[in-house]
Amino acid sequence: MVIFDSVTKTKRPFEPIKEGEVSIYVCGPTVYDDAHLGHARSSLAFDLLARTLRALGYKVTLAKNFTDIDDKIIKKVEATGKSMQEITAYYIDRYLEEMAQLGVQRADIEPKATESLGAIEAMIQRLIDKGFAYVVSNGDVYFDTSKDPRYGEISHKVHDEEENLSRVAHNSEKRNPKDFALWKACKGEEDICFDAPFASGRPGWHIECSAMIEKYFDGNGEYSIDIHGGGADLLFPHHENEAAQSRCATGHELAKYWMHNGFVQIDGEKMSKSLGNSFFLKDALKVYDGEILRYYLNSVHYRNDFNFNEEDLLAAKKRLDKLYRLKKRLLPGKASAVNPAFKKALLDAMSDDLNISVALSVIDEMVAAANEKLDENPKNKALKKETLANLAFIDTLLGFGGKEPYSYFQIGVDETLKEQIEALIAKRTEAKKAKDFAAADAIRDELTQMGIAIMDTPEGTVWERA
RNA sequence: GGAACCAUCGCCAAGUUGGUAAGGCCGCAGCCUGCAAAGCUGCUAUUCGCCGGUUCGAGUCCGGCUGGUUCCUCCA
Repeated sequence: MVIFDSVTKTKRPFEPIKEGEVSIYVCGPTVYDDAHLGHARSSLAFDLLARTLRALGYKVTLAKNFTDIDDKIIKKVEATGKSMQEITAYYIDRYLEEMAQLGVQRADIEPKATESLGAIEAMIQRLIDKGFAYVVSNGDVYFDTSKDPRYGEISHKVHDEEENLSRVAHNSEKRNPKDFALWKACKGEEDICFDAPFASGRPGWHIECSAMIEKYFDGNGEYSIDIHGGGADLLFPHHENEAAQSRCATGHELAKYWMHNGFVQIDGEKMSKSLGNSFFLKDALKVYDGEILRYYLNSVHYRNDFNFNEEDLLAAKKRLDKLYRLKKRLLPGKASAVNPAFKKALLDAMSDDLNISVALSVIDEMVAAANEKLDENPKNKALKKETLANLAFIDTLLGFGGKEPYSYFQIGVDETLKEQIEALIAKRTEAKKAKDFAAADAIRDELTQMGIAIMDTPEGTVWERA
């Protein structure tokens, strides 16, 4: 396995800190709103990473957190009158449900800030005790970036750019402009606060992740975890700050490898609420099947920016369709063993920093070759069984192609419509037998009008939702 | 203003030690079909934003330019 490390900006051979095991921590969502396509992409990218490492034989422990204490959540509390717990529980459920539709496997550990306050306070206290953090008059606790000589090494930001920092509003009690809050003291009566030795208040965003990583992973004395992941926008300041906190509190580095996924753009622009082009995953799922969205969103390398548009999505769907059409030709039947060369080619591609493009091309070629052989000999049982096994392997490694093909092609068609379609097809078959092609074609046109495509095969007429 | 990344066929997109351009969508021709659809076969970039340089040889390395995106502030 080779991984592109965002810190060194090179592909590095993956060597786990513990033989045969991989610890991964990915920054999850702040649960104050529905997940958008960007969350989906990040989730999908690291799902692919975990699946690939598992297929390679590693014992993977994936942690993905939920930030459930945050200013934006508090704003939502104020705006809706609901409790923080109600809001975060709702969006966590929504998130997990929508990611499940995309075929994202659940993380092994899903830490929440509210459940990690002890670890957070302990880490802040340790930073204060060691002199890396200081408390200001109102009770806020700040991390002193000037005390960490290696601050900036993760994101390669230069230290002294005072003039450029003027645009960042900052507390005048901060010793350095780049210092950031570890703990925000209570501001008023109705503020949401948690008790802590330094002041009643709540944790800053960055400390949550550092503390949760220390809580759940042992590391090896040199690093806490193998891989830390997240969106490209988290590299600075979030990950820089996390790394600094962990380094100063524990004396060792946070992660051996850092991985960052690219953005989802809509029409070439970053998706954001201010631009009015944000795209909620739940809305996309109303229109497109989760499996197709998964295939589409994963079809571009995770580090590249992803330009979401319907035309490309359609091309992705057609590609997936071909796989399922092949599957139709294989059933009913049982899978035998995966073709070794195919398996190796797929794993080799994914082992190269998750080269999904090559992996998909390997699959396309396998599909075409299988179709060709089936055209020559439709009863090639050994081939059918092996191909079925190949498809099962694709499902395990990449998370698509696992459905029953007829249900895949008939998503969204209810029973009454199904009966109607079957009846029309039966009528057309009769007309064809009677050589009444005009009538047969009329029925086919009618089906086309209904959005149904039909194909005559040696086994009879089959249909798909177009 | 500072920094980073990207620029390959109409569209999407691979291309890590420089060695002579994967795959998909679309399109065209053929096979198959009553006709279609599906499937298969063949064709479809002497060329990789532009200009220089290094080299026997560069999409791949170096320099410059242009264009696009991102980060520097909450953000996947």
